[in-house]
Amino acid sequence: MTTSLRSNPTDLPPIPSACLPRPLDAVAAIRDVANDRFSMRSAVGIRRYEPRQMIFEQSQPCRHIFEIIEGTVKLTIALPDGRRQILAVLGPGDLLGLPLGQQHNTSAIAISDVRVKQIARSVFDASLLLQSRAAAQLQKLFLKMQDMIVSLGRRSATERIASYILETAKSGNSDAATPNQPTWSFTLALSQTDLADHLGLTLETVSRELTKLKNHKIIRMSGRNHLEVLDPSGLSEFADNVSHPQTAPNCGTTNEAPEPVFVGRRRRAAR
Amino acid sequence: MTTSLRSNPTDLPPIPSACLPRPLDAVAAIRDVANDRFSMRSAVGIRRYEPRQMIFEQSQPCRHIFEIIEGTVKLTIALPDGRRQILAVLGPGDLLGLPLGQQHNTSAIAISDVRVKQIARSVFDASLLLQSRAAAQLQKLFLKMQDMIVSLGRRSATERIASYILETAKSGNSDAATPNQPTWSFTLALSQTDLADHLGLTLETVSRELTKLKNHKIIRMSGRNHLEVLDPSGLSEFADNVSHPQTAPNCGTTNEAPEPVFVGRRRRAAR
DNA sequence: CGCGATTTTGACGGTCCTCAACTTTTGTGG
DNA sequence: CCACAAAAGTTGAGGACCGTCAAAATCGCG
Repeated sequence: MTTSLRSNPTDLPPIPSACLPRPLDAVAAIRDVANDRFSMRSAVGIRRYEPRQMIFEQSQPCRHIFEIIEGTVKLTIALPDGRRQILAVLGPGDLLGLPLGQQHNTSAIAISDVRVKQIARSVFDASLLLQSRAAAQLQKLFLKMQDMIVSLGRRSATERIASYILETAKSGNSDAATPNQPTWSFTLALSQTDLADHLGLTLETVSRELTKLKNHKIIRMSGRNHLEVLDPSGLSEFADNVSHPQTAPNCGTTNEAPEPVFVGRRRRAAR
Repeated sequence: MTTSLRSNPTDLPPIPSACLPRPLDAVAAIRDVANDRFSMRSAVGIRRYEPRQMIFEQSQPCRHIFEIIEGTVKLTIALPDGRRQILAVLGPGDLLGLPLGQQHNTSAIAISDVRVKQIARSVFDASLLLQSRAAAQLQKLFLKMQDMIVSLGRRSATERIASYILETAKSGNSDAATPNQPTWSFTLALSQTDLADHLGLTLETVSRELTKLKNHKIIRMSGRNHLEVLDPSGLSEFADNVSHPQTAPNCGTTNEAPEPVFVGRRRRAAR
C-alpha cells in the first residue's frame, strides 16, 4: 500500500520542516540550509549494532537521531507484562529516533547487522534539511500505520499474513520478479516471532498460517527465512480485500463532497 | 459506501489545486508567511454538517483542508466488505484532510453537528503557518496511532474499553473532576457502534464490556451516552498496563545506550 | 556433532464473533 | 402529547478463531 516508492525522500508533499514544535524562523532556516552540509559532517558518527542489540529504548530522552546506512531495525513498544508490538520495520535511508516528544516513544532494536549514522539532537534541530527528511519519513510511517490499524483491528490472521507477504514482495525487496515468471522471491526481514509481534498474533499462529500457505502451494520456504511466492493471485485471494489507495475504484471521479452526504449503516463483516 | 448521490455540486467554487509535491522554498515561504493573514481570509469558507454526513471520502482527491470549529468528526477507513475502522476522532481546533498523498486516505464523517472552516488546497500549500499546524497535528495523531496499534494488536477487549474510558475521562473532556470527589463525568463522543469500530471489536462486545463495568460499579451510564466513572482506580485495573510516556518509570535515568545492550526474549503475555 | 534458538505440531480452551430476538431510546408526524 | 417507526443498545446461545501450554523437530552456528 502507498506503494509509490519515491527514491528521494525530499520530494514528498509539503508538510514542512515544522516537524518540531519550535518557533518558526525562516531566516534562520535559510542560514541553516547553507550550513547543512558542514554541520552534518561535524557532529556525526557511525555506529554498528548486531542483531538483537538495542539502539535506543522506549522512554529514554532522545538525544540523537539515527540514519540507517545498512541493515534493518524494528521499532517496538512493550507492555509491562511482556507483550510486545512491532510498530515498524525500517531499512537503509530511514531515520530513527525522531523527536516527537521529549522521550523516545518506542525502542529501536537491530534485526540484522546494522550500521547507522548517529546525529546529535542539536545538529538535527538546526538542520532544515534533516527536518524535512524527518517530516517525509513521518508521513510515510503515518500512512503505513494507518493500514496497520485497519489490519490489526479488522482483519483475520490469514489476511494479515497474506497481505504482509504480498506487500513485502511487492515493495521491491523481491529479488527477481521477471514478467513472464511471476514468482517473487525474497528474504523475510522478520523472524516468525517478530512477524507475530508485528501482526498482533502469536508465533504459533504465524507458523500455522505459513504452513497453510505452503500446503496450498501458494508459497515455498527454504533456509531460515527465504520465501518464494508461487501463486501471487492465490495469495491475494487470501489477503482478500486490501484497498490500495492508488488502485482504489473511483479515483477522482467524484467531487470533494461539498454537498452533505449521508452515510449508510455499517454492514457487518463477512468472513 | 461510495453510492451516495449528490444533488448539486455547483455551489462550491471548484479550486484547481496544485496537488503536486513542491520543493521546499524558504524564500517563498517567508513571503507566504507575510501573506498568511490575508490569504486565509480570502479563500476560506464555513461549512456545516449534521451527524452522519460525510465531509470527504476515502480516495477522493484532496482539494481542501478543513479546520474543525465546532463538533466532532471521525476518520474512518472501510474495507470492501463493509468492515470499518475508525482511525481517529477529532474535535475543535483539529485539522482535517491533510494532504499526505494525492488523495484522502480516510473518510471524514461528522459525528455531532459540525462547523468547519474550509481552506482551499492552494491556500494551504502557500501557507507556512497552516503547514506548521498541520505538522503539529500530524505528530499528535502519530503518537495516538502508535498507542492504538499496541491496543489493537496486544490488548484484550476489556483492556481496550477500560483504557479508552480512562483516557477520554482524563483528556479533559470530563465535566467536573473535583479533587475531593474523584468521579469523572463526561459525554462519550462515540456511539457504541462507533466505539466498536474504533477499538476493533463488535458492538455486542462493547455493550457486554460496558455492562460488565456497570455491574462492577466501576461506571454508571445515563442518557444515551453520558458516562460517569465511579471507581477510577478500579477502572485502571481493568485497563491494566497502560504505559503513558509521561508516567513511564525510568524517565531519563538511563543513557542513550551508545553501549550495545542485548534485549531479552519476549515473555509471553499473561492475561 | 552438539547445543541453543527457532519453528512445527497437537490438544485444548477462552475470548470474542455471529446470529437472532428483544428492549430501550430517539425522532417524527398527526 | 401520543403513536409509531427507526435507530441504538441489550442479552442469549453457540461456535470459530486464535491464544495457551507442551513437546517434538528443525535449523544454524561454533
